[in-house]
Amino acid sequence: MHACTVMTTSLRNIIARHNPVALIDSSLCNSNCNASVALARVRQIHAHLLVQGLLYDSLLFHRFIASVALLSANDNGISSTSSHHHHLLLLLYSHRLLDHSPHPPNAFVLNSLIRAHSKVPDLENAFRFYRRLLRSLSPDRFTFTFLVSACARGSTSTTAGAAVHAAALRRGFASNPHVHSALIRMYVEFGLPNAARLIYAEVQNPDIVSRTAMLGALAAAGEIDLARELFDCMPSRDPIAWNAMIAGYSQLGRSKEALELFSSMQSEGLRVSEATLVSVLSACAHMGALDQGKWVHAYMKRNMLHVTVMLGTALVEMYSKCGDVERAMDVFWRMQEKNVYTWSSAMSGLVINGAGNECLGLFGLMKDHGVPPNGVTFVSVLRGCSVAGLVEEGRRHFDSMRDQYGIEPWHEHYGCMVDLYGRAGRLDDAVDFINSMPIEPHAGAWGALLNACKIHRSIELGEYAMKKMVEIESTNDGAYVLLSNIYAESRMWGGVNDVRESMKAKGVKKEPGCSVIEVDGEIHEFFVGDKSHPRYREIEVMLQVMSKRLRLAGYTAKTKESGCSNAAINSWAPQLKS
DNA sequence: TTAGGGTTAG
Repeated sequence: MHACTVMTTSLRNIIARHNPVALIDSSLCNSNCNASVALARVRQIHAHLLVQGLLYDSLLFHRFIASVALLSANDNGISSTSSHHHHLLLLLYSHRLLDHSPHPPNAFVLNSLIRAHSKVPDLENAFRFYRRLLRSLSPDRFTFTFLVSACARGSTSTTAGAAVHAAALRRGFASNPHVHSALIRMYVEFGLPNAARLIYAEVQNPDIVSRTAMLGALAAAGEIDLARELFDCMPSRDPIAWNAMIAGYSQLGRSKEALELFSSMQSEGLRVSEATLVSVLSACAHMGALDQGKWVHAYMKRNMLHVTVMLGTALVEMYSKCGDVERAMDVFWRMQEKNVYTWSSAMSGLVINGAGNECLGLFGLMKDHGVPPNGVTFVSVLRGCSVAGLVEEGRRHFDSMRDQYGIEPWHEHYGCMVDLYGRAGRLDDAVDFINSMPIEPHAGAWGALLNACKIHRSIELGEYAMKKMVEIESTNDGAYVLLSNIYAESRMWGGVNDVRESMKAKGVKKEPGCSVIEVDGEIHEFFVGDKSHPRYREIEVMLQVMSKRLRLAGYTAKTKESGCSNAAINSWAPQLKS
């Protein structure tokens, strides 16, 4: 090890004597090392530059500062707490270099520092360097690109972003293509897609990047059909534009169109990137398209694509949502690197497939691996306890959220606790829990109680929960259906009628249920009462056969909301083919 | 010497 170090060091010295810039580049910028190794190299190079007297060269010094700052913006393995710590140390190092620099900073250095802080994001420091720049220099197109992206990533209020936008306008940089697209992105991030539209309209002939950013804005606003028009009119489309469109469909639940677009993308022979596959897998997960999902997985293997954390997580998600929890866990265990998303997806996959104890077991392992859980993880933990009927353990986990992990429980967690008590038949505890909540109970908490009342046939409490729920969310069709079912199960037909009347009076409509399956890559949708499928007659006959077989096997249908899962329907799908 | 758009979990 020693000999090796000595050799590389002397080699570097030789290079450095001739070209110190090459040393900085090759050791820092072009290397793929983690933050802690990078920090050690920074110290080495700093010492070297100092000893050689090279820091008197202002260009070189500035380049060194910029490299150190930008090194911290590389997100190589930033997943762990310790690497995050080293990234911060790199940033601090760049601050100190600037503070002790004998040369007045130029725009390049300050821009680089703003950029580095835009990635953390650390708005306070980004603006500190911006103000420093304003003192003696003029901000340029780079400054605004970085500052806008800092605001997009790190702003909780829109004020700072709007101020930067105003400054960019005043200085004539708002129509620079880079600043322009960053501004669109920023307003989308602020939840102001209409502001993004105004900015988009201000430029005569936007380039592909601004068009793609606008595509994202329209999808964010739910205007997916307008987005499609924009997409179709684009003079050229690169893989990122395709991804934006596919992701838009996927996020809005228009999975069928997402998959259709994916196949058009393929027929145009375009390169398929990780982002595309993640969106496609997410669309498959959403609609339970196991065959398509398997095809994507096979595609990845065929093309020897590396299963990154994101792709692996998307695969786990897809398999478990399609009901194939064995394959989901197989992918999970094979993954080299797992983050909190991966663990949470696997846990939720187990719990939605009824494996509460396994979900809790995985939670234990996750903690053993030193991955800190977050709020989403705890939703699965609490649901796991609910499924497994572990009331006290659930309570302990709930309390540990705040006490051990500093996570303030969300409405969802309170809802899970009500569900936990309610399912276990402890309706009084559920009510006490709601009454002792430090935040105003949301409709979901009362909904969980209502559901528990349905399971345990508690009519009076159910009526009360319903009343509370309607007070908060008067148009929640699910609540009416649940209460109606409570009455129906107790053969209180008058109550059923009352519910129907009050739904009519309040204008509440039951959304038609929809089921989607995929056979041989073709997507079939069925709405309640919908007879438009070309093979409707055959399907109806098959359903009768299936119900008969199920009854013979001892299955009795419960109530309407306990429908067949997509996975169960998919297992019958082959019979539809013939 | 520094840039912008798409991508995961309840």
